[in-house]
Amino acid sequence: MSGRIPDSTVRRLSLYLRMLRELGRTNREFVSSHELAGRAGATSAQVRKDLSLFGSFGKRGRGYSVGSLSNTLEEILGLVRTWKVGLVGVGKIGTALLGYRDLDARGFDIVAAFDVDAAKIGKQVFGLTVSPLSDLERIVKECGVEIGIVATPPEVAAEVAKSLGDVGVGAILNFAPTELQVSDCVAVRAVDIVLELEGLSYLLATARRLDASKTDE
Amino acid sequence: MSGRIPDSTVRRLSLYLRMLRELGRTNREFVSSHELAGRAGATSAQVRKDLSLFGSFGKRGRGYSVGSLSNTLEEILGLVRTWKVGLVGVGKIGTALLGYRDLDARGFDIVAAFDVDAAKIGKQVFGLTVSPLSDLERIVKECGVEIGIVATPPEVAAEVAKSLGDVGVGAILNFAPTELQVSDCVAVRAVDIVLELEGLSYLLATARRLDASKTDE
DNA sequence: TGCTGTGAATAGATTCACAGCT
DNA sequence: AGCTGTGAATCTATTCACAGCA
Repeated sequence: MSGRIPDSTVRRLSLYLRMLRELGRTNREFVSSHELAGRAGATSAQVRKDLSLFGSFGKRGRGYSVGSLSNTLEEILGLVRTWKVGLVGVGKIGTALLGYRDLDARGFDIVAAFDVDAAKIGKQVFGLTVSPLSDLERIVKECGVEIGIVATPPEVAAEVAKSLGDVGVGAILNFAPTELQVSDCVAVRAVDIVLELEGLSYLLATARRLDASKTDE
Repeated sequence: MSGRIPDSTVRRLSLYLRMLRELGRTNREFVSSHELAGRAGATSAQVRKDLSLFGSFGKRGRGYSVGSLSNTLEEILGLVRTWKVGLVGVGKIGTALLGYRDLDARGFDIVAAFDVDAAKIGKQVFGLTVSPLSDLERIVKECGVEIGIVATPPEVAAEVAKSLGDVGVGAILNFAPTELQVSDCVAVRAVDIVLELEGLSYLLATARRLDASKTDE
């Protein structure tokens, strides 16, 4: 079990966990793959297959125990501990992230923030002091930063990502609209707002093109 | 041509376009599929196949014209016009988005912002006046909002998304960590920061489990 | 009877490999 | 010679369908 898990499965596991936590709050004891599938936008077969990649957690005839499946998924996803996060770029998005309490609540603790702007360095933002980028290595090592967030302008994002990798950060969440080229022992995920909007634009434009061609007939 | 395009292709088209624009700034005239692939994290065959779903835009022996392929991709992605965007939820992320000038530059113009918080209503945020959510329908129709951004707390996100759909908004970008259930004539994309971090957490945890089991042997 | 777990079947996306244009 | 465009082959993911347990 657990030999190369597709990305899409991992994403769905997060969604299942989210639902399980909600159900847990209502003191529900068991849940079926069918019900889990419903809100996660998956099929029941998909739920069962996803879970079966890691083991057999359900009881035939009953479904999955909400509590124990939550624990299992937290274990699988590595959410049984708190991850230390370092943020580079205290601009608009960076600031918003520093204030985003949900991250903390979900086990992602931003322990350091960096910027190159002298006007920002030394300032407190949501209780955290902004450090100069030149202190990156020292602070990352001192604080044990494990995940880096790149929220810089795109021009410097690649360089910053490289520094993070060099300094031992194993995973990067990239908010800059640029592809990062990092050593492949560093995991990267991107949050690309413009890309998502362009995806929506494509769908809207396509829908319109279809409409137009229909009225033409 | 153009019968059901995979999502992954559309995402890559955005990346190709980004690269083409960069190349355009350096006055490059032609680019090969191989080179385009490089920075977009794709393969050359993938570039050619993606493009061939829409037509034949290259010149054999030469590659693709940077200028005309840019135009073609902008046309395909619906980026030859400006889209009117309405933002619901002027919290930390919402505020960051209002200040994010890149959206404007990329053809996504936020023309209205909504919140339920009386303290925010009527205030100017980055030059835009926050309207009460109760005015959603009127303003969406008056301004011709085509894309909605949901940046509310998760508890109300589903409800807000439904309102947006009912009021005629055809596409939604969701920042709330909840699955939205909307009529399927409304396109939805999600930006889910916690989900992305959990994906990274999974990879880090897995890498560690592997390390640990190796040292055990 | 109800629901899981899973091989087998299908659908979907990526990669290969090469003919054909410039 | 160089690079595109594309059918065919491969690889990956999803769905089906059912045996087996509670």
